[in-house]
Amino acid sequence: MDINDIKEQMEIDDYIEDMADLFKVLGDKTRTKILAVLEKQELNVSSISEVVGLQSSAISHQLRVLRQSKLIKARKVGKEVFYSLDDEHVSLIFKCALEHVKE
Amino acid sequence: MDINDIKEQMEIDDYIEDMADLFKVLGDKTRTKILAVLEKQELNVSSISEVVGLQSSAISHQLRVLRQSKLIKARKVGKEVFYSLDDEHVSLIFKCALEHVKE
DNA sequence: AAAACACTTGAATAGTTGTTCAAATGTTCA
DNA sequence: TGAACATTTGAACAACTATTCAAGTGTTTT
Repeated sequence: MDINDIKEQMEIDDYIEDMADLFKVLGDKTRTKILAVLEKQELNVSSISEVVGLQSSAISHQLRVLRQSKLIKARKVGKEVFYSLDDEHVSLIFKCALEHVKE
Repeated sequence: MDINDIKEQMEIDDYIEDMADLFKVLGDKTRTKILAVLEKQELNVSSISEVVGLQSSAISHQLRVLRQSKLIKARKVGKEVFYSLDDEHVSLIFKCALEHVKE
């Protein structure tokens, strides 16, 4: 095993709980759907609510979770709040996960 | 947006639920720990139990979940069962997740 | 055959979580 | 100001989940 692999492995140990927390956030159908549509475009709560098929209250609750995990960011315009991805890693993680589930 | 990006995006849509299921499996501290130690080496249930700090019954329950998700594989040797990673994507996903939580 | 060991399984339970409903906040427009 | 709209928030509830305990299976050893 290479010395850099070992260092990386140790880093993983330090962050295991944080990673589990991140995966917990991603491990919900509603939240995954939200991230998937936000990957395409910035959207306000009503639109997300419509696309996902849940009332805006439920969406708002989940957007809060995603925001707390720093996965999305908000931009307020008048009455509306537009959400978009706040992290390029989401796309990468999705890509890796996709490879696994496709098998 | 490039045509290949669009195709990939559509693929993600098809697999959103499967991906959420995968993340749900990864989104547990015990299971993440198990995967992290198995990334280093193949181990039997007792050893995993010792490293993770839970009784082997609990470990066995979680190993079953991981096996069902095709993330680990089992190899029986006498009384013991040795587990190891069954998917190279786990390492990749961990790497991406690590980048996010490190920020 | 029986004891010892490694692991698995099922039931029970305590804790967590996602959604809905109802009410509240804040913004725009008549 | 008041009505209409978008979003957020808190409480309540149903559904799910991780762990433990106890019992069971299967293998080795004496």
